[in-house]
Amino acid sequence: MSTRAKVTQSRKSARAGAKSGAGMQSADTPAALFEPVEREPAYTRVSAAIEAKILSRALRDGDVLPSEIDLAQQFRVHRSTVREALRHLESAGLIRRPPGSKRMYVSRPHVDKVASGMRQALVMHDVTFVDVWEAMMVIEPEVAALAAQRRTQADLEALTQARERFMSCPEGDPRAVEYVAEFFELLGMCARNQVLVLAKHPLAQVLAPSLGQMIDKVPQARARIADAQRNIIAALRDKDANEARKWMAKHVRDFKRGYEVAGIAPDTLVSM
Amino acid sequence: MSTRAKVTQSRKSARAGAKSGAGMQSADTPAALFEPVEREPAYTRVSAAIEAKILSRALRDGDVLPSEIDLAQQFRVHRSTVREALRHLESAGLIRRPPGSKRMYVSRPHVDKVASGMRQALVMHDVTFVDVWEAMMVIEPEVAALAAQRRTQADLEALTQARERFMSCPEGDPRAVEYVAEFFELLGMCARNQVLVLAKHPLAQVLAPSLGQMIDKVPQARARIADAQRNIIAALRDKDANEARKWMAKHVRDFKRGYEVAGIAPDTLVSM
DNA sequence: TGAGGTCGGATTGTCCGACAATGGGACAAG
DNA sequence: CTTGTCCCATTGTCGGACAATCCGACCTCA
Repeated sequence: MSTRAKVTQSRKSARAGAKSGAGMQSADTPAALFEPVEREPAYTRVSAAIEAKILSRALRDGDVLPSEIDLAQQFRVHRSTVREALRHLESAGLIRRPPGSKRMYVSRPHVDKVASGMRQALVMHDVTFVDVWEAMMVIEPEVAALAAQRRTQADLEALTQARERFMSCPEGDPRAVEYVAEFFELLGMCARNQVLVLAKHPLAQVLAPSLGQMIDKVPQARARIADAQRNIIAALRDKDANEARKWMAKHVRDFKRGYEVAGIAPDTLVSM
Repeated sequence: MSTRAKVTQSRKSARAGAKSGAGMQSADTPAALFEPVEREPAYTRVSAAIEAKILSRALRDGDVLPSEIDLAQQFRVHRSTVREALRHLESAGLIRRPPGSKRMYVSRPHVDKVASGMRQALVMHDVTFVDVWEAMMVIEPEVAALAAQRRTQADLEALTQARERFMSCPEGDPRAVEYVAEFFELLGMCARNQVLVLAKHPLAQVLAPSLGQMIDKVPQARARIADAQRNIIAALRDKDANEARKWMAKHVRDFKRGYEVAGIAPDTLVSM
């Protein structure tokens, strides 16, 4: 009761300020004299507060979050309000619940989480195939070059296995695309740079569907991909950054060629 | 009433299946015979359903979302459940509410939204300054090269203005960093590639705070930045991609030099 | 001592119902 | 065409409730 009264009151006064401010603005200075009055809902503040504690490492990866009731009492809000805040953090990947568990744990956003956000953005921004391809042309060769310098023996083996899985894929098997993506993914790991991994992961993802079409329509595509992968692996083995860069560039360029051969317009929108 | 009974019932049966499944698994095949039973909460399904409609363009950018009550009735769930789903979509940037409006509108995720997700991820993944710098070394020169080919006259003017704002910044003014970031941002726009803009935007963001320190500690930093910007603008004016790439590479390399001179360790974690 | 069984408290997912504050439109008045 | 007024739909928040479930403690039996 007291909680409710307090909240209500504060909101009322904020609102009053907003009205007079807006009135004066339109009458006196149409440009910029007042900034819009801050009036963010409680669920936003709650999630911001928790987010701050997480990013400042007061709450660390793996810590359990207090129960919803605890949080509600601490913030003096209703449990529903806390839950809305938690949904926000959850979708940001800052908290997570291990499958079949009740408690929430603080977590570092997983690559997939970030990537899916970026993927949605790309789809919604009407990004075309060439746009993505261009970005790949920028990033992938350099990633390959870094990978050549930093790869471990285990990396080489993982790449080789991924390549073999790709090649042993029967014609028309949709998994072929996954394996191509996996190869890119592994190469990102080799580069030992989380930033680049995060940046490039969504690219392969949004390209995947149309890549599937392309592979099915262009007979020689599989052979060319396998060939490029072989050369890239060889360059990594020799720690030859230039060679790795060169072959990766060729590899990515081949994708565009494939699309042209398959008759897929370069300005095709990437879809869901 | 009927709604509640239905949900409860379905959850119960799912749970029973899970238990027997787990028992058989541990007795017969410890590896993989059953996958974990899907048991996602209603708020997840609701948000997934709406998200699908948005990404498939059944709901378009700018459309108003039905009211919470409408949605609750359509999905046959409680309004609170709908709200949790909406918080998810909101934090993904797929829906938004214009300031001082009640209705929710479908929107394309703004660059800042995606960037902040990525920024959080970088912070949580203990990314260091060199990691970010390395990524910039990969992306920025190529972006500059593309920009040189595609810039318009208006782009040149915007860049020039940004540079002037930076230079007219008095020593110790924290806005200097913003203007440097703005320059990068504008350059991204020149490249006319939304993917690259999305990928590179968070980099400048996470670098900003420490860049501020660096500029204040290294006296010649400002002059070097202004110089690089001048040369980059000149290269863009001449549509000289190679020159743009070269100067941008130098520009970014200078950042690292600045950090070294300022005595900032290259493996400093990027912070909040 | 360890593997399995039982039990109660703690917590989540979902719901119901309620109310103040506000946004947005319709409509009248100046 | 702007301003004032009225009304309704909608949102933000709340109190309270209940079933399902998790979790840990405790117990049993070899």
